[in-house]
Amino acid sequence: MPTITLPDGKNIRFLDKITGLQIAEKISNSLAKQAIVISVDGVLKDLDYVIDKDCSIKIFTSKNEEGLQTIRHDTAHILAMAVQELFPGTQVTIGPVIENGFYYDFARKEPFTKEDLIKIENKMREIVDRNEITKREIWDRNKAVNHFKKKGEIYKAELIRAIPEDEEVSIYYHGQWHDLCRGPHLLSTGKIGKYFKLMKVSGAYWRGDSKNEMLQRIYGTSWATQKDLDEYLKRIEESEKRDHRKLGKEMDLFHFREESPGTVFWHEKGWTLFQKLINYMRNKQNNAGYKEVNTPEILDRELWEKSGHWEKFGEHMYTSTTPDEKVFAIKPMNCPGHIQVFNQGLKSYRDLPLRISEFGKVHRYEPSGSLHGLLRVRGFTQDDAHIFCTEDQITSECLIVTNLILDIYKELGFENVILKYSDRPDLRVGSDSIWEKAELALLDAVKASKLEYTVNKGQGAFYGPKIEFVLRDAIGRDWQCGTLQVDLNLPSRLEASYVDKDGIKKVPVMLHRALFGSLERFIGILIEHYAGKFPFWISPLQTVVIPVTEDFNDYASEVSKKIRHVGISSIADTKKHNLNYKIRDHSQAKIPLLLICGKKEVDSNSVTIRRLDSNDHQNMNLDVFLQTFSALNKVS
RNA sequence: GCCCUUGUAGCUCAGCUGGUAGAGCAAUUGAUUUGUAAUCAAUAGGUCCGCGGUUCGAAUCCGUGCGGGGGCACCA
Repeated sequence: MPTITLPDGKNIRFLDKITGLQIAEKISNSLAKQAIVISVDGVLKDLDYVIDKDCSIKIFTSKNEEGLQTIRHDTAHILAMAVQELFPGTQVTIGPVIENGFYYDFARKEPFTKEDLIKIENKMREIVDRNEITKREIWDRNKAVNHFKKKGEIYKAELIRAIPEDEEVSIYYHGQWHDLCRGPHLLSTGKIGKYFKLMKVSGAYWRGDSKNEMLQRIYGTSWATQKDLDEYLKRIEESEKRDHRKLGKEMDLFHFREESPGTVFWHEKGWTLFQKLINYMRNKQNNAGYKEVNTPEILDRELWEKSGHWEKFGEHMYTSTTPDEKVFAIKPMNCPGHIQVFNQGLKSYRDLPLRISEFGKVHRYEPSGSLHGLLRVRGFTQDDAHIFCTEDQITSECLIVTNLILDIYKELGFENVILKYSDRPDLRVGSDSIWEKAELALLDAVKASKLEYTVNKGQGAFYGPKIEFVLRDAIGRDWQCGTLQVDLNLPSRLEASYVDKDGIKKVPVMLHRALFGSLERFIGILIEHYAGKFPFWISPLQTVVIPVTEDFNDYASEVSKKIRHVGISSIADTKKHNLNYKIRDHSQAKIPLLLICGKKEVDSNSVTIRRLDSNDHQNMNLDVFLQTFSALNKVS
């Protein structure tokens, strides 16, 4: 006689054992129809799970995250079922739910083609129509292993063997087809609806290990309604439109070429953007007490051996052998160079904290498959700085850095920032006691920032723990940009020291920090965030002056020149095209302001402003225009 | 690096089962002089990614290298 507690606190007493579905039926018909899965004392169960003792329950529908995830999980099963019906001999492995959908990994010699995906999707709809009944059974572990082995399902057998001894081995049936699975599942295949779509096939290593064989992964998406599915597909389309590689080409910002994969050829407009960001940052950093320096791009191998990079990072480093057989490395980081700057002259505790910054171009040999437009390159410019300080200054310096980062992100249009804190990795230099100290000081700063943060165990740099700054863009995607790392190892390896109050030489703590991280990458993110429509002050070409007819070419050129003189970029478009053509042309080039000049403007010494994506025309006296807009120009 | 996929004019793309290439836009020239998202016409433009093979004949088929794309792994 179980007493069931509902989410609202009400108790219902049943005379006999009962299932989730029966409870839903008792509550309302519509709930029974919509019910997908039930939690019993916080554990998700199938709707036909038999409840025979007191407990509290909650019934989920597709409107809940739990319900939607169950739908996706079921869709993954139906995918596996469809694949095995169409392609006998294909082995199934795992098929989890992921953000917006699911995937399933298969072992099969022949690759799945695009046409196969269509066939599979049709088969899946057929299986939904067949409405196969779901059944759950608990099997003996050895029986299960042998069963799947006999069927030729080597991977499944291995998965079962890996299940901890104290856990049950549950098998789910959908009709005749069955699979090892923790569940829960919907009561039949008809319940998932048909709001799914197979998205793509790709390779994926068995158990995520690159030493293992590669399986074929089919990605899919699955939703509660057709509307949700359509909206999701629309969202993907929208983000493709923002792709910085596409916009970079269209807007003539940069290009890549075969001779040097993973490095950027910046065009005039892209480079203007680049320089604007550097100037903006330089100004901010000067105000925050940084000293900008510049250090060599190529340094003797010995230095990198001493710093530990050669051993820990060597496979990602470019090297160069000179005619006299000396080996130099092209810097993958700026830190050793900055320590050498610090090492010039005797430093006192009074010099600390010493903040050395550099817009340093570094090269890292990234795996070919990881390259991705501006977002992952082999040659890039860091807005790098190293702060030499005492242990007592760590937390306060970290806070200054955090505030600087947040200020800059905000001005560039990113309001949402979270922190990721990472502690010691397996592969590292330095003693445990030193790590202990560094981790605690950095964590203090994280907590003091009052920002939301996550902890990533074992993800720190080889020389110290770190914080990463993650910002959220206009369409909700997260990007890791800034980083702040405590380093208690490198300074001593490269013999940095300062004279303390007591006259004794001590090793300073070094903080590594980058705000954008990589300028290249940050520009990629900016392009996607703004969909190429940059705010006026960042835009690489801010104004185009358009004469209504050729008669006004001279006036347009003159206006354009005056605009350039107040530090706003401008060209006059005196080409032989009509007004409409030019407006369309420059609107597509995403120029923030178009200035139209005709008889009216000449007579009144004015311009008519047309803003991007707006049909409003605003006439303004030229001098007023120059004054108003140069004031908006934070950097030129 | 691994799996799949892809590479044709400056750009976007067409070119079926092998018979040495085509469109739109851009460019150039000419006409048009236009008030807020494409005026009209003519002209020019190609090592069909590189190398090798099959074939009488390869943009097309096969092999290989390089690059791009989607993932996986990597991201100190």
